[in-house]
Parts: sequence; structure tokens; C-alpha cells
Amino acid sequence: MNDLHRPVLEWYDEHARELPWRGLEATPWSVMVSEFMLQQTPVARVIPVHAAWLERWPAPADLAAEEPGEAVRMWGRLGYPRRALRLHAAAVAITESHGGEVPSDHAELLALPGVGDYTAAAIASFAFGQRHVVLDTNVRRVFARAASGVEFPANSVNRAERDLAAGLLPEDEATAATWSVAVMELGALVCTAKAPRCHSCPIEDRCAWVAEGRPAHAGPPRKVQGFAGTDRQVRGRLLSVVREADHAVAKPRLDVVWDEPVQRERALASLLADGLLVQVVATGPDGLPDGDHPHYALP
DNA sequence: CATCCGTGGGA
DNA sequence: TTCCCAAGGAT
Repeated sequence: MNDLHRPVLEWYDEHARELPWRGLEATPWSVMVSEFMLQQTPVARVIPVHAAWLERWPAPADLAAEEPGEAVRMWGRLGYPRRALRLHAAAVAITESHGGEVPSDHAELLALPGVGDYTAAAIASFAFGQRHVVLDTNVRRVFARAASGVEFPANSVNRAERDLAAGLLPEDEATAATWSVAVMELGALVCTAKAPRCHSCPIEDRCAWVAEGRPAHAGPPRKVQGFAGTDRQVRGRLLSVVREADHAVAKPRLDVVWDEPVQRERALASLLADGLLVQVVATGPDGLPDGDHPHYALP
């Protein structure tokens, strides 16, 4: 135990949010679904969608039995819908190769579609109580401040940062798992990116950044992605039309969402390439091909 | 290693 | 209103 463990663990015991994917009733599958949804999407928006998913698909095999497009539709407006496709693909892999049970082995988790370093460590830690370095944006920010004395971590994880996190991880397996979620929670609720609540922080008196007088960020500028006018925006509009439709959508209904034709066609092509949309042969009431326009649907 | 991939809420 | 940013992954 170093001198950070006890205050952070005690703070977590008192202040942790009760979330659907925490607690004794949560299954590994529930944890896994939450981790996919929480990749770049805030907790408040995930909660209702996560509940709907778990009700409809209580186990990986239930999702695997559906068409991938159903996952995309149920994903709603969480953003980055390729995650829905990957989660469906992961459910298929679990059903076919892991007996329908979310694997507990870190390497097996990492091999699943959509599971990277963070998500593999998170599932192994939070669903199975294992000891892993869990480095998400919250943890990185807490360690940058408390241990390194800077406001924000580097743009990408480096060796020194991973070594630092490994060195801070409690030896005991169960304690390490709780530590990981506790540091994340501290970053989410207290050690926030903007306006951190240092006076509510259990390690304020041990924080290197506070000791330095909370110096402003001095490293290379942190990149913030634009959105307006990007292909991402166009893709979002196109997919939204199909997602909300009951039947295949004819091309003219997609053309109206974006004026610039070159970018619009590029975005549509990329959605098809990603497998988020498929072109279908639409049929009218007579069973014959319907009109001259191509039609699009979820896969 | 940099870039791309959605969406919405808060300051 | 604009800007920031939110439990990342794949290429």
C-alpha cells in the first residue's frame, strides 16, 4: 500500500455512483456492453441504451442471433456506430468460440473486435476482479496531476506512463480491481478536465500538481476534433435517416441531407465500406423492383 | 504516431 | 454562440 491507496479507496467507498453495470447483479456481459458504449460517450447518455440492450439481449448469444443492423438501430444516437457493429461481432465470436461466455482471460478479450488495451483491462478488472493496468482518460489525468505534477497527460500513452500506473497498482488482486475503478471515478467526479474540485479530493495534500500551484498545461497543444462540415457529420445524417426508417430508403431521401454531392457520395461510400449500410433491391407491392433509385438499409 | 470515426450537454 | 470534452479502437 502506498500513501495514495487508502484515501482513494475510502473516497470511492463513500462516493461511488451506483451504476447499472456495477454491483453484484451485473454480469460480465453487462460490463462488456457498458464498456463498449462508454468509449467516448458520457455515462448519462449510456444508461438508458444499456438498459434497453440488456433487456433485449441478456446474453451474448441473444445478440449474436440477430442481424448486425439491429445492433446499429438499438445503438441509437450514442455516436460512433461502428462500435455497435464491433460489439455484435464480438458477441458472435463469444458465441462461436467461447461457449457463449464472456472470456475472463485478458488476451482472449483483447482478441475480440472492438476491444483494445483499455477495454480488455477494464472487463478483466471490473467483471472478473483481476489485476490489470487500466489506463483511460480519467486515470491518465489523475496520475498526470497527482504523480507527475502536470495538468494533462501526453497526447498518447507512453512507456513511462504505463510504468507509473503499474507501479501504483496495489499488489492484491481484488484491491487492484477496486483501485482501478476508484481512480477512474475520482477522475470523472473530482479530478475533472475543467474546473477540478481539488478541495473535495482525498489526495489533495499529496497531489504534485496542487503542490506546484496547479500550473497551466505547458506541453504540446491538445488536439480537439472539429465536427461541423466533416465527413463524420455527413455520415451521421445519412445513417440517421436509415436507422429511423422502417424500410429500405431510396437514394433521394439521402441526397437531401447534405448539399455538397462529392462529400455526400464519399460519406455514403464509406458507410457501405464500413458495413454500416448495405444497398438492397427494393421491391414494390407487386414484388417487382421499385423504381430507378438504389435503396439502402441496415445490414 | 496521427487521423478518422458521432453526438450532445455544459460553461 | 462557440468551444470543450466524454470509461477508445483501428488503421
